[in-house]
Amino acid sequence: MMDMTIPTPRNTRRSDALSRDRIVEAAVEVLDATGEAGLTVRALTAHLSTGRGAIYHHVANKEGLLAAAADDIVGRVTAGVGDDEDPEQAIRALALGIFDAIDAHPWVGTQLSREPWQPAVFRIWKSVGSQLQRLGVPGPARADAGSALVNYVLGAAAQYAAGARRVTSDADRKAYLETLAAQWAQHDPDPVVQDAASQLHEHDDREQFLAGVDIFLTGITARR
Amino acid sequence: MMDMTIPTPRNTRRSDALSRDRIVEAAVEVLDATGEAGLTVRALTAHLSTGRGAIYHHVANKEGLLAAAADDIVGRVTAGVGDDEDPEQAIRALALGIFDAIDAHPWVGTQLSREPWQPAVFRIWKSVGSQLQRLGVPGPARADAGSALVNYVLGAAAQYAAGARRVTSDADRKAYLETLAAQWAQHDPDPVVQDAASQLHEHDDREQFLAGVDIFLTGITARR
DNA sequence: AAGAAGTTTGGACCGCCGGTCCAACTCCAA
DNA sequence: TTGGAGTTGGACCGGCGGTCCAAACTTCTT
Repeated sequence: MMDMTIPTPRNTRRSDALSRDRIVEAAVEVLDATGEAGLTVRALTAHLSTGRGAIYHHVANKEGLLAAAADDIVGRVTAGVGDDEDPEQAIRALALGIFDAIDAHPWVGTQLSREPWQPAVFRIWKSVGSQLQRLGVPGPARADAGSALVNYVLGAAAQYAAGARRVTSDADRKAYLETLAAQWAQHDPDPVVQDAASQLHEHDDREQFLAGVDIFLTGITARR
Repeated sequence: MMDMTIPTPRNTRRSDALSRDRIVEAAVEVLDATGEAGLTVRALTAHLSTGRGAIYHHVANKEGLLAAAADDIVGRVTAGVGDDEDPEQAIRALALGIFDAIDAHPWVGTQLSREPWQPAVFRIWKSVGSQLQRLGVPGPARADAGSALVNYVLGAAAQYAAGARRVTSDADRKAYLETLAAQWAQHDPDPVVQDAASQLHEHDDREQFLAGVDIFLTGITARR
């Protein structure tokens, strides 16, 4: 059968040239505004007032776009961690930087745990590795220590990101934690659960995250 | 407009009754055979020789199905961890059990880091919490220690699962690690990266995972 | 100056997805 | 025997990621 469709005529050329960087920038905007599920290639074309072919001309696929967007955010964090302070403090600063970045952009947390060898994760590995070296952890042990720390940070990132996605405001958060505690307490009479439920309301994600980093640092220095 | 479609007549009643359990079981089979992307409601209907309505009659949605499937696998692991041994050993056994389960079912690793308060993750929290209690970690510190350990395990789980998804055989794995090391070494002259690349070929995921667990255990007991 | 060669753009199109809906069917109690 | 309650299959819907191609624009050649 013949193709009877008549393409609509083109208007004028767009004044602002499209580029990979501009597309990634727009993707970050869409992700921040509408969340991970909100980033569709269609939404992106609308945001950039263009067509789908134009985007796929600059970008391989959506996966690459997400990786580039996450790398953009993480790159800003790792760039801010210098070598001018105590390496233990530098590791705390790096971890907190990632935590805060994920608090501001929850989709990054999900993305980081999706693919181990994407550029953003590589950045984190590298930054952790060099701080551990400065800390004096020798070669073979450094791989184990780095893997432990990176995996902890990525795991916490994903969990907190999922939480942040679910609850927006602080008031919502408090109510949500209470509902959760009540559910646990009712569902399971085990004293460990009862105890955890009763402590849930005075729980601070950021503090707990940092406590985890300190446990790790204690473990590293104790074994050195 | 009127509906002109003529439904095909029904045959006989299915001999094996459908139930939520049977559907979850089938979902695990499909996931193991074709991976996470392979689990579509359509594939499931084919595997069960039924229609889509029948499935949605027993299951709320695909998310619930994945959570139930993961809970099925994790439940078998946590059930195998008793209280009859040294609590430190019990924690190592639990962590290794999860590692091996994810090695056998990579989709579980991805699923666990998707949603913090799904039943499977709750099981892990509970199991870790009770072992920490036996270890003598007091209440408030227990929350921090448990969170550190659980987040580490989940983070590592997601990362290793992504790796296991990409590479099937051991030979593939070796070749893949070499390619990766070469890419790193070429891409980044930083000595930390060069060093890591040169060590990559003699790297064992399972050993490294266990080393991480030990770092956290050292940190926890040192602070007690 | 003009046209050829190459690049960027927009949108129609494809196959597939998760989820809804409802008529047909089975089963069981009255 | 019959009629309601519970179950089943598949048509249908809107939306997704990705491909493809001709029109429009830019750059280079002569």
